[in-house]
Amino acid sequence: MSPAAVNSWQAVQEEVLRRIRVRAWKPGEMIPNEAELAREFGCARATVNRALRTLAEAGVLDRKRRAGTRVTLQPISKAIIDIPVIRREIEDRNQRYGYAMTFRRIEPAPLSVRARLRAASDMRLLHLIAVHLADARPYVVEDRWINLDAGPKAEQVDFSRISANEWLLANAPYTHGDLSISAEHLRAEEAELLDIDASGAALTITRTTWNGAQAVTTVRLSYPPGYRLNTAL
Amino acid sequence: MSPAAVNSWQAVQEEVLRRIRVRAWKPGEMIPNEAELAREFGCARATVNRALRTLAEAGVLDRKRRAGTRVTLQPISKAIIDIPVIRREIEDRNQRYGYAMTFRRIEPAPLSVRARLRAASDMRLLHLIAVHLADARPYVVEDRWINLDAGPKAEQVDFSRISANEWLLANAPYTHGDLSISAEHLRAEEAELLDIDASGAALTITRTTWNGAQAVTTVRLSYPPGYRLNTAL
DNA sequence: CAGTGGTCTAGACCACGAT
DNA sequence: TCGTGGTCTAGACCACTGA
Repeated sequence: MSPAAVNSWQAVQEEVLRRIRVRAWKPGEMIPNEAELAREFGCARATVNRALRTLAEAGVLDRKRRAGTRVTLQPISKAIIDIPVIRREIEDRNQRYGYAMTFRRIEPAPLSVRARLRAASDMRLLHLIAVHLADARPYVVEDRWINLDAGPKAEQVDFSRISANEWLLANAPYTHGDLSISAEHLRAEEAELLDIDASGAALTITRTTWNGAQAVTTVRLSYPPGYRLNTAL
Repeated sequence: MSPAAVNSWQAVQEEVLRRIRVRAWKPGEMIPNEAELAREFGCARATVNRALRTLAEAGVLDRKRRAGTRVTLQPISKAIIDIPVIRREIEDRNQRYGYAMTFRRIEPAPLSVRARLRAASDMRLLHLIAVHLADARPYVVEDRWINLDAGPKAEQVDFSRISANEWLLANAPYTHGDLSISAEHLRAEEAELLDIDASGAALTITRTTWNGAQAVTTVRLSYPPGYRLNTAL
C-alpha cells in the first residue's frame, strides 16, 4: 500500500506539491502532521520538516505550532528579483562595461532625499550623478547621495574612476536597507544622459541602506524604456 | 578564549554576519569549514550548516563542495517581492475591494501575446479586461488571456462576478511560470479605465503560467503612476 | 494543558569537484 | 583522490498556542 520510501527532502516536497496540485489536499485544508508523514514516507521527521518548512517559506503552506500545517488559501507568489552590481549585470550580458560620472558636489539634499535618509538638515551629503554604459551605450542613470558622516573616506574617493556602486559595496558595510520599484517619467536631464526622447517611461529602483541607525546611502537608478526585471515563479 | 556557546543557528548566523561586517572575513576570502566552526561555537555541525546554508541562499556566502565557503565578492541582493492576490493586496490596505469586467471575448491573440504563451495560432483564447477598485477608485487594470484548451471550464465562468485572478488561483493549478516587471507608457484605453491622464508612466507586471508544457494564462497588470513595489533588504 | 512545529545533537554516509 | 559541504537518521527537548 505505502509507496516506496521517499527519503530525500526534495522528493517529499515534490510529493506534497503533487498532492496539492491534484487537490488531494485542498487550499485551506489541514495536512497530516510531520510525524505521520514521516511514517508514511518512511523517512525521518527532520526530512519532512525540511520539505514543509521550505514550502512554507515559498508561501505554499501555512504552518503554526499546535495548529498544524494547512495549504495556503491565497498563495502569495514571491518574486525573487536579483539585483546585481551594475558592472556585473552588464558583463553577464556579454557587453563591455563603461562608466562616466557627470556630477559631483557636496550639497544640501532636497526634502525628498532627506526623507528617504531620515536625515536632519545638517547632515553632510555627497551628491553624485553617473551613467553606466553597456558597449558604450547608456544603460542606466545613477543618482546617489552618500552620507559623509557615516563614512568620511568617501569624500576623498575619485568617483570618476570607480563607480560609487562598487566602491560602497567594498567599503561601506550595511546592516539593512529597503528597496522600491516604480515607473517614473524620465526627467529631462536623465533622458539626455540616456540619450533618448524625454517622453519615455523609466523603470526606477530606489534603494536606501543603513548601518545600524545611521544612513549610509540612497540611490535612484533610472532604466530606459524597454528595460525589464525578470524572474521565474 | 572561546566565547560562550553559540548554539542556535540564528546566533551562528549573526556572529558570521558580524565577522563579515567588521572585515574579519573579507570579501572573496575563505572561512573555516563547518566542522571547525562547530567546534569553535560549541554546537553541532548541522547547526552551522543551517546558518551558512541560509546565508548562501541570501547571497552572502559562496559554498562549494571540496572548495569550501567564501564570502561573496559581489553580493547579489535578492529583493523578494510579494505578489498577492489583488483583492488581498487592497484589503490589506484597509480599503474596500471592488471589481469590474469591461471586456470579454474569445478571439485570436496578437503576436505579442502568442509569443508569451508560445501559442500556435489555433489555440482558443479567452480575452478579458477588468479593473480592480480600491474604495471605488481604479487601482489596477488587468488584461488577461486564458487558454481554453487547458481548462475549458473557464468558458462557462461568469467573470463579471468573480475576477479571473481569483478564479484561476482556485481552479487552474500551474507548475511554473515567469514574471516580468517593466515601466510602460499607459495605453489610451488603460488610462481611461484608470481614470487618469494618458501621459503617465505605468508600472507593469506581466505574468505567464504553465501546467507542464501547456500554457494556462498570461496577464498584464498596469498600475497607475505613483504605485510602488517595496521590499526590505 | 497538550499537541504541533522548531530546533539541536551526534553520528553516519555520500556527491561533488579541486587538485 | 580525498576534503568539503549536503543530507539523513533517531532521539530529544522546547516554545508556542489553540482548545
